[in-house]
Amino acid sequence: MDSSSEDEYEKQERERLEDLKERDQFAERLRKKDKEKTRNLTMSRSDRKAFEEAAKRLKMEQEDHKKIVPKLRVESRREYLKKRKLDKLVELEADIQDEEFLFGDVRYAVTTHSLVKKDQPTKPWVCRVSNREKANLEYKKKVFQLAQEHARAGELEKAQRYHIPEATKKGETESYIEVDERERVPNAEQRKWEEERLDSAQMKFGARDARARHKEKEYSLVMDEEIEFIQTLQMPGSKKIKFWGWFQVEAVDEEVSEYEQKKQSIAECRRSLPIFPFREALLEAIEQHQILIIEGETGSGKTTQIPQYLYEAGYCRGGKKVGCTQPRRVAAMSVASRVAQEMGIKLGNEVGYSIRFEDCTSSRTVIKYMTDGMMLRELMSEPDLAGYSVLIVDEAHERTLHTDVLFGLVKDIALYRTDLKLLISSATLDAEKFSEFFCEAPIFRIPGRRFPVDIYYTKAPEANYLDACVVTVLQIHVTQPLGDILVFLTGQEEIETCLESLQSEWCEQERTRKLGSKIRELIVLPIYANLPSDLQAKIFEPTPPGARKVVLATNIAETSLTIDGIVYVIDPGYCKQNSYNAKTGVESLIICPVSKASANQRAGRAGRVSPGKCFRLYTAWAYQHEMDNDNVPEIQRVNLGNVVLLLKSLGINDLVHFDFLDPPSHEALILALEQLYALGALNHAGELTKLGRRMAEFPVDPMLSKMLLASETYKCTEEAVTVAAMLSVQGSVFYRPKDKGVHADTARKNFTVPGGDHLTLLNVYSQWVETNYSTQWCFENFIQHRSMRRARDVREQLEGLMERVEIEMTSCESDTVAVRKAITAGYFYNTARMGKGGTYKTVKQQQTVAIHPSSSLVEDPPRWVIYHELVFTKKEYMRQPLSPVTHVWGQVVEIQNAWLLEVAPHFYKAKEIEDSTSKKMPRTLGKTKAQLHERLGSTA
DNA sequence: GAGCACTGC
Repeated sequence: MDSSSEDEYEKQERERLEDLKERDQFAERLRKKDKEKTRNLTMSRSDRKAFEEAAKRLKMEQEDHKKIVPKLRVESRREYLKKRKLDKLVELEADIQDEEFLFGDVRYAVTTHSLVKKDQPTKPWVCRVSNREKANLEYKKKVFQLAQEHARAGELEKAQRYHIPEATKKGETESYIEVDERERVPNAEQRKWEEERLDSAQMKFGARDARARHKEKEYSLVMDEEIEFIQTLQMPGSKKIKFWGWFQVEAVDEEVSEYEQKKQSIAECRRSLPIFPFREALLEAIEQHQILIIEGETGSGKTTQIPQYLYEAGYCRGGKKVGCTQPRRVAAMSVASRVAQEMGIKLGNEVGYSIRFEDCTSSRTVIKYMTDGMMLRELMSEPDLAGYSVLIVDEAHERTLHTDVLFGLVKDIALYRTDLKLLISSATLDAEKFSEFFCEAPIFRIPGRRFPVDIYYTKAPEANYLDACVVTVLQIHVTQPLGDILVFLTGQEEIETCLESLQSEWCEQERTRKLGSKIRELIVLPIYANLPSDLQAKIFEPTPPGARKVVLATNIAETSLTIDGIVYVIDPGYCKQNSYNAKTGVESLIICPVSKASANQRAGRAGRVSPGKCFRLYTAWAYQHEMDNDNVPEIQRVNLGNVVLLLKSLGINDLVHFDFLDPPSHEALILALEQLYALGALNHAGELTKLGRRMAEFPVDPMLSKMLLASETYKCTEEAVTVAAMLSVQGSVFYRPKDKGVHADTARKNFTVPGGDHLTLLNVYSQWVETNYSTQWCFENFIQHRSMRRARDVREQLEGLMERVEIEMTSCESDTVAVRKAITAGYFYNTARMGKGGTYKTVKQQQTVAIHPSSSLVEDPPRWVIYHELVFTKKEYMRQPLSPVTHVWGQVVEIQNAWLLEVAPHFYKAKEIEDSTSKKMPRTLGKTKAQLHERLGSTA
């Protein structure tokens, strides 16, 4: 060791200490800021606004509660009745038309969300309509006629009577406007939605069952292809069944509960839950043990009841909170609203919820539902959970990234906070594993409430599961009693293909009259996360009487949403899964067989309203011997940059020995640490730097937060925040349905600007702002309004956080160089250079990559690019992870190699990025610097 | 010139 390296070390050490000092001062300032606004640590500008509005609302409400509320109720009830009447009339009319159309005339209809096939070649066939059905139709017609007459009479009456013009009583109209304002309270939409759902649930039983029973006999089964299924086992239910056969059970069950519900008070409702008999025993167990594992099936009432029991038992004394984490936002919201309702208080007071962009809690809140990610953020400001007496980690079996991190942290906290109770709630047999992890904590079992599901397997493996799905759907349709079908597919493309072939197959069957005499309607509906919301809503519409709904869904239907009326589930046994290769930094989205846990979760979807059937398109042998027991926990499948930064900011330095339930791979941890070090978030001792601490404040990937912080230098924070917000919804900005692919593509091309995809996204956002956030504009340009709204939310939050970390918002106007330099400062790790022959290689890993054809840079590829991420997409390469081509998916931006030295001199050596081959480059493949400057008007 | 499952902060 010579003296110069000694100096170097000392310099580094000195810098480290200075940095630490600065970091602590910054942390102190943050703490002070937080104290000033005691409410919430990460309260962004929008949050604060929302809070102020909420406070105003609360105050106003107390003042004129008595005055407005009754009026409000009457008004909303009136509106609702009006709407319902209209709906019912329309429904009735459609019903009559349908029946006349289907059975009076001799045609059929296959409907999808967008298509009604009426013009298919049809042949007349004789059909017998029973007297009962005839009478029924006549009755409906009469009701409709009467209703119409009534409406006409009403209009006449209105015209003749005197009415106070709405605008004359000014005070009143104003208060009605306030009514609208009130509708915007966080849970209003949720409540309305729940009411609607409840209504639809209660309305759907009627003559349909009787009719269905009658009709059953008239079907005959003639099919070319048929899949042979064998039933090997039944997933036992835990609900008593009075009659066998689904419609009978459903009818009886509903009748009773509908009748009872009217009679029952909420308290009685609560008492009827399976968890109720265990109340005392559970409280006793909690009293005796610090950590308890609760194994409860769905429908046991654990999520809503346990916090209430704890509250009643006095765990909230002295303002201490009972916290309950959920993996999903909707769950946190709806459960909190349900509990508030049960306790007869207003949501946001004693019971509240806290999710990103929406904090519906107050200083009075003692039962707090929140998303697991929110809990983690909260831990950053309150590392000992001082405000909580109990923490419930719900749905632990789902093993989300956030719950997994929580496990380790919470286990540690419990060691020194002996007064903190910890409940880990899980649905499956994982309980033993949790128990083992949490120091042999006792397991408390609560039975659930579910109907039995018959499980069928195929006799032989299916070569093409998509075809098999279509055949099975039709098979169910002609042989099984009414009840909706849920099909699990892997993605948008499969769903669209299946939709098409289901329609054409149906038409074909119909044409050759193989389906028997009388055909029921088959409504095919797709559902996946990227589907525009209005089309998504279709699956919740109640199935018309006598028809059958087929829902083609991705994994979204496995946990995230529940569709009423599903009796049959078709499970091909595959799903798309993301996995991250820490050695190469490449993400891949691959179609894999599901785990047994997943398969059972899917089957369970058939047994929610009545006994159901699940058709698995694989053999029983495959289930037994080829499928994994559980899904690979998310923490072992993702880039850990974010998690590592979070843990570091919580003061956990030794990550390799952190107590994970299932530890991530060593490589993944090391890569994350390396990347954070390269970004300057960690110093050479592995401690968080001031920069790192600021980065941790942002709920985004480290590279992205680095980009945001670096944008200060280039005076383009406004633009950087927009780009970051758009990147956070990347992939769902542009909507591309298969049937309108060409239009969608041209619409997308119109947004292209030179320089790269990040700038295109920026352009999309600016244009949207110019249209005043128009929904119509989005629709016309094949842009998902939902994603844009989300980007706007994210943008507002990020803007607030920029202020929090003391960065001023500045705009560079149209200086794209500044924006691209900021991007480079965050993403310099992701640089690729075009080599000989026009193929790209990543600079650090020397991995061959290709720009994805959907990128704007694919037609005119520049020498140097920065990519947002590497994703494996080509299906052919699926089974060969070492295949030479990896597609660079999504956002790519053009840069100059010189910027790399400017932005990351510690990371790149001049020699590493010199353009030695530029002269040999064919002109068509790589542009010279001069060309580049000319085109971009760059000053560099 | 080919195509992102699902969450969450």
